[in-house]
Amino acid sequence: MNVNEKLLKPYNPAEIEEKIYKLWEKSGYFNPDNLSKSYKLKTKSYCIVIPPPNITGSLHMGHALNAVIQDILIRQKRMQGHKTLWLPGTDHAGIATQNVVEKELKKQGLTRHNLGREKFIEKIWEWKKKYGNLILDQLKKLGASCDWSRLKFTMDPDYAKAVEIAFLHYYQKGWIYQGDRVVNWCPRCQTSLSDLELEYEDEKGKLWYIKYPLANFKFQDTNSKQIPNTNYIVVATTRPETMLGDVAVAVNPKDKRYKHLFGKTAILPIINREIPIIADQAVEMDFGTGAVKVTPGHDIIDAEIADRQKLPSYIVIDQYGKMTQEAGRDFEGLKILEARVKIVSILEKQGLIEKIEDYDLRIAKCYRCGSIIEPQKSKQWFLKMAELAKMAKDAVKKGKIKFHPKKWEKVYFDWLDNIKDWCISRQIWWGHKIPLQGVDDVLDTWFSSALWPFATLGWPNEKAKDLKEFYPTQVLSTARDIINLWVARMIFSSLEFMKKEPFKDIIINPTVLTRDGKRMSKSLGIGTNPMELIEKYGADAIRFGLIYQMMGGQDMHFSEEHCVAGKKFCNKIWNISRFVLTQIGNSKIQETNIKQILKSIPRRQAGKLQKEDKQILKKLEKIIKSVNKDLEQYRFGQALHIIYDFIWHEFADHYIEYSKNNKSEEIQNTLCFVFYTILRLLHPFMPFITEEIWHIMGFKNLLLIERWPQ
RNA sequence: GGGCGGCUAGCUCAGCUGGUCAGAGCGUCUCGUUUACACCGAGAAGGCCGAGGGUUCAAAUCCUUCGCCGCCCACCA
Repeated sequence: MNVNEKLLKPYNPAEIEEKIYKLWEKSGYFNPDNLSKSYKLKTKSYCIVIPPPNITGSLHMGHALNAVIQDILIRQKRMQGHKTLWLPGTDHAGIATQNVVEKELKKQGLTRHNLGREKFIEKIWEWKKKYGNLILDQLKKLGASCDWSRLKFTMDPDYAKAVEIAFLHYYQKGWIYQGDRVVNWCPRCQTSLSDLELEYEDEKGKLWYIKYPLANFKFQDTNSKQIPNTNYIVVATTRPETMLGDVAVAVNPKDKRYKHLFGKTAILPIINREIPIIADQAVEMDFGTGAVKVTPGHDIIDAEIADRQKLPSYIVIDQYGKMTQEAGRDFEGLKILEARVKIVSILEKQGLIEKIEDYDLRIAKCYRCGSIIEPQKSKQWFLKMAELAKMAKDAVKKGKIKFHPKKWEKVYFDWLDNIKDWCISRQIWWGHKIPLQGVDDVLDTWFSSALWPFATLGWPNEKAKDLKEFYPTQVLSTARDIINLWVARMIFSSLEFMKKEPFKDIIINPTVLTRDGKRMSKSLGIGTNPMELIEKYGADAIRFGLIYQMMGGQDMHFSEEHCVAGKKFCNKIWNISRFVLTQIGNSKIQETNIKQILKSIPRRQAGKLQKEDKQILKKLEKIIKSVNKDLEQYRFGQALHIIYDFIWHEFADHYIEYSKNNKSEEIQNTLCFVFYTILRLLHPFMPFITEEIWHIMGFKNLLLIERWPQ
């Protein structure tokens, strides 16, 4: 089949993309070690490690956007002659994965406890084997040019070793300690969570104003409604059931209203425990009555108050969200809400409810299962953050690491400035076991992903070839919601273990929302599935659609129209190639001839060129500069707009039209040269179609490794 | 309580440090089968650039106040 016949067939992404991807993989050039075989490499290598998707995930628009961004950079750098590595991998995603597999079990009427720890973990491995790489296959469909031979998983044996070494390093340094504290507890996942693993939701709740009688008031008649004003103190609470664990009533030291009560004693209703009325600065005078009940067993702030004031603490709610023995016989075994109803009704009967107000609550929920978090006192492992946070801050302050856009560094600093020690233990089964005797807990999944930029390259083996060659990496591209959860932790981990920043630039992607500005949610069926888009328009069109819209905002209202535009653009390019190659002449289009034509490419100074020829060449030069500049500054949308406008409106609408009426050898050669350059420029953005045309043109080498226009 | 975005044609958005900046894509309308492309070409309609005030010879573009919409952080129970 000759060139014209190939091009006469309409562009069929599905068929071509699969073929081209196989061609790339077969070439081996995704692996940087093979690049030197094709041409002389620049001395500077270039590396991006992919933010490892969870093995539970399937590709969503955010992943797709991020993958395309990274692929553009990688492809450009590869074409520029850098030894380029895009290292792929997946994250075991502790709680998320455990939950998914638990759900599977539930369908069979089983729980993880039926199986036992070992069997359960086996099940997860089976599950991982079956579904864990789904998302990677999806990335391939998008055209991601990752070096799959270097694929990493956060539970690989060597990675596990790295995690263990890292933990022990901190431990020996005295930075890891065990503490009995109130932590965020998920009663469904049965584990502690860090502050960053909570999500907040607004809910309508109530604020109960409860009278706590003063100690000198003899409370005898439960039906009495004659409690004089001066004989009680009113506290406001959103969670009456926790009062069973109260150990004090606190007011602000400056609060004149309560000055006469400092040091006095109140009687905790129902329990009839004597509790002190104390002064503590944590209490806001303006809220409620200015007096707050102190429940150190179930509230982080209250625990801090109790710490300061040397108060005891009672656990009245257990880890499953049920009332404990310490809550008293009448309540033991009740669920939280049952206990709440019962308590409120008793208090009402006793005339101890002053009033009930509507109140908008901000409820903390588990980011993996959505259950309401119960702050719960428990034994956990913590990592001291003071030093690490300081290192992490310095790296960005000194400009060694830059956020793009810069504004996101504020989110980073805000968190680090107010950081608390990191609760790194989790009471789940799927994860890295804490490497200490007699501890069943596993590590926070983010503890292991914090090591990602160097553990993937061979650390702790400091002589590992990849580590030497590719660390530090250049770019981290990710979403803003994990700036602290992940990015900050990678930075301090890298500084601690590698003594060097893990990357120079952090690209924070816009969040992909629906066209109406809603958050995409698979479970709610809101949003677009990138795989369906690929089927509909082809991967290049999706890549185009995403990048064309990425103009630098913090949100992107994704609209499919731009994928339509991308598809049309593919068609345009396809037809341009048909025209150009026809003009150049069938007979000339053979491997050797094309190269010769390119060698004899007219330069602007060549005397035979007409005004139009010079113009198009000049414009081409100009847009090459702009595109390079935009890519350097990670302005992907702008770069693509420039290429698009040039190809369509300058090259096709003007020059090609001109060439129809004016035929000459120079024009032919100019057409050829411009087209040759366009294909290279466009390749990182739309790799499949450009590679296919390249292939049709008869080049021996892949466009994948053709030199980038400078 | 603190912070960050957005508000420009019907829709999704460009317009950085002020003076062809009133634009693109999609949609709509008119015309066109000129052999690369109708997934196209030529052209048209459509916006007082969220509101007010200010700076300036000149503002969508700078300052300020306000209004919506969205997001993030925080120990107001």
